[in-house]
Formats: sequence, structure tokens, C-alpha cells
Amino acid sequence: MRVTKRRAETRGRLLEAAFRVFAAKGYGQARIDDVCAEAGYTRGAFYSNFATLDELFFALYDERAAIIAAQVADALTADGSAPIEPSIHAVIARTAATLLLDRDWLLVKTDFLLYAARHPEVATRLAEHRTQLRTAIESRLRGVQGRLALPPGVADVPAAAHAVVAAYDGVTVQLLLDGDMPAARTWLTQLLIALLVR
Amino acid sequence: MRVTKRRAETRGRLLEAAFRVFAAKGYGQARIDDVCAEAGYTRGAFYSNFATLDELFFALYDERAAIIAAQVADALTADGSAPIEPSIHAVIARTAATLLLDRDWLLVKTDFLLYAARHPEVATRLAEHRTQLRTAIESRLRGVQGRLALPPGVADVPAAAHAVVAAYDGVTVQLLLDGDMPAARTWLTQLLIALLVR
DNA sequence: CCTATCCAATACAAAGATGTATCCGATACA
DNA sequence: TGTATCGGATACATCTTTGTATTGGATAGG
Repeated sequence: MRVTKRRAETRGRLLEAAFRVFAAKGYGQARIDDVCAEAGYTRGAFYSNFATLDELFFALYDERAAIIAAQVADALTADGSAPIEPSIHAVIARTAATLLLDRDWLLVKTDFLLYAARHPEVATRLAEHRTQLRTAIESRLRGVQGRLALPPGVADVPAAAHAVVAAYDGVTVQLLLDGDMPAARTWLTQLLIALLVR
Repeated sequence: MRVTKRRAETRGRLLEAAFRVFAAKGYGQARIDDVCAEAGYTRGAFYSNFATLDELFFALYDERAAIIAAQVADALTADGSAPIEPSIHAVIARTAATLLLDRDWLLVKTDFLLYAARHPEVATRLAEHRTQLRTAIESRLRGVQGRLALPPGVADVPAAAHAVVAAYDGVTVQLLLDGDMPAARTWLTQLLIALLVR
């Protein structure tokens, strides 16, 4: 097949547009036409690149999830200005700042969560993404394991990573409701302190 | 107006049916016809009781949220077999068991959360419900305040109640994904222990 | 520069969903 | 029991959304 550059560009623009539309209206209210209009195309472009809106939704989620996972892993493992022994509080603050970036992404991600909750065959994708995230967090936690003093109820590093994700999810809900990103960050920081240092 | 019993019954059945439909398909995919069919009516019954699907959605949420709030408040304040000084662990186990009851409700509630996140004027309802919940938890925590040893990061009882809700929300996400209710309960219990007892 | 192929636009058909106007059976009240 | 009103069913008109078939301009390879 003589496939191409123009194609890749329109596909990319459709994905970007879809992100904005899904964030604004929700997957359930988004129409194919909405995405095309937002991207500056007609439906012809859509049907030339995707079969259904689900297909686009999945593609969008996979793409963004991979990017986010890489960002988080990067931010957590490679410390920019690595002091030999970073303080636990520094690590926690950094984790909180890295996890909570973009409210729009949280909106789309939660929509996807609900989709997965209702379609078990799709849930595996989301589970994989979460595993990636936990793994990145685990390896970061091991880096400060010596200074870590886990509370009762949090047995080991994997459990601690799991707890970090739970706190992240919990704070996400509040952030979705009130939209107060700074508050969410400090609140997540406090929760992580409570969960990781005794 | 000469209003009636039949009316109240069909309205009630429509609400029950809507709960099942919303839980199964999600608000975004639910059609008026779906609800009517599930309830055993035609669209005539619907339009005689509601103007739009949103209206029904809101009514449903308000009704259920009130019920849940009452249940939680009840279970947390009035200890059935009140030993004079309930252990903290007993209180925590009870809290975890009370909060995590019905996965379908979590599905509908999360749909409503997303709706609220995108319609600020609706967000207040959800915020109120959450405040009720926090209040009930706070008063329960004060009951065992003497034995409470809050960790760093959780300053006082209100903060502790806030943390409980965050843990609840965090565990909810995992439960939505894997559907494992017992695991969710024990995990929430462990998180609460970590957050409430030093 | 020419041309074969690709890709998005357009037009059209069909299905899906909504809202309203009307009808008839049910029900409360005398 | 009679009857006025209520409430849900039915039928219809309309709007929305989707999917497909076709067209014509764009683009890469020769």
C-alpha cells in the first residue's frame, strides 16, 4: 500500500480533537460529527481512519496512557538534579506533582474507567496501565526504602505503591469535583506522608 | 390537583428501572426507551412523569444519595450492640463494610460525578452529599477520638474524615475495575488503619 | 510533467431517538 | 354507581446520527 503523510496528520488531528471533545462533553455525549468539526474535517475523514467511535476512543486512551506512563516513570526514576540521598518528603512532593497534571486527562480517564467497568474485556488495558504506574512507583519507593517507615496496614513496598495509587485516585475524585488543582496537590502530598512515613 | 397512587407507583418503577439501566449501560448510552422498557411502560409514562432524562437522572441520584447517607450515618452513629468502648479496629471494619455495599451504586455515582465535573451548577448536589458523609464520619471518629492517634499529614478529626473519604474513593476505583468486593473491603480496612491509627 | 492511487468531501439512504397531540381505559370522589 | 379527571398508550412528525457510495482534488512515484 502506498500509505502516507497526509493520512497520519489527519489521524493525529482527529485524535487531538477527540481528546478535547471527550474532555468537554464526555464520551457518552460525544458524536462523530463533533470530533470532525473540532478537527476541521467532515465525516469522510473520520470513516477513512476509524470504523467506530469506540475504536477512536481506545486508540486515544492507549496513546495518552502510554505518554503519561512514560512521563511518570521518567519523572520518578531519573531525578533531575540528583542529590545523593533525596529526602522522602522531596520524593513525595515530586510524586504528587507528577501524578496530578491535567484535569482534562482525568476526565477522559474516568470515562474510560467507567467503560472498562462495564466491558470486562476492555478492563485489561486499563489494568495494564495501572500496573505500569505501580511499577514505576515501586521502584522509586525502593530508592528511599531505608528512610521509609511504613505504617500498620501497609505491609511492604508493593502495598505502599498500591496505597499511593489509591490516594491518587481518591484525590482525583475531589479534584474532578472542585477543580482546585493546587489544593489537590497539597492534599495528595499530605495523604502520601500519612501513608508512607511514620 | 387530584394526584394519586398509580402515579407514584409508576414514578417509583421508572426510578428503579432507571437505576438498573444506568448501572448496566451508563448514563451516556441510556435511552428513554430503555428505561421505559425495563420498567414495563411505554414512553407515554415517562413523559407524564419527567421532562427529560437528565431530570430523571437527578431525581434518581438525589433519592439514592439520601438513602445511602442515612444508612451510613445510621450504621456509624448507632452501634447495634454497643460495647461501652468499641475498639478502633471494630469501628474501622464497620466503616469499611458500610461504605462499600453496592457496585451498581458506585457505577451510577461515578457517572454522576462525571456529569457534575462537567456541569458546575450540578456539582453542588454532589458536594452536599459528600459533606453529609464526612459529617457522619467525623462524629463517629470523635467517639473514639481518645484512642485515635493520627499520623503526620492528618492534622485533626475533620482532616481524618476527609482522608477516610479519599480512601473510600480510591478503593472504589479499584473495585470498579476488578469487581472484587471482598478484596476491596479488606484493602479499605488496611488503608483506614494506616490513616487513622499510628 | 504525468498519471495511478489515495484520501477527504459530498450526497444520499436508513436507522435511531425525541417530543407532541390525541385517545381510551383507570381511578378517585360524589 | 355515575362521572369528571387523570395517566399511560398510541400514532405521528421531526430531528439527529450513522453508514455507505461516489466524486474530485491532492500527492507520491516514475
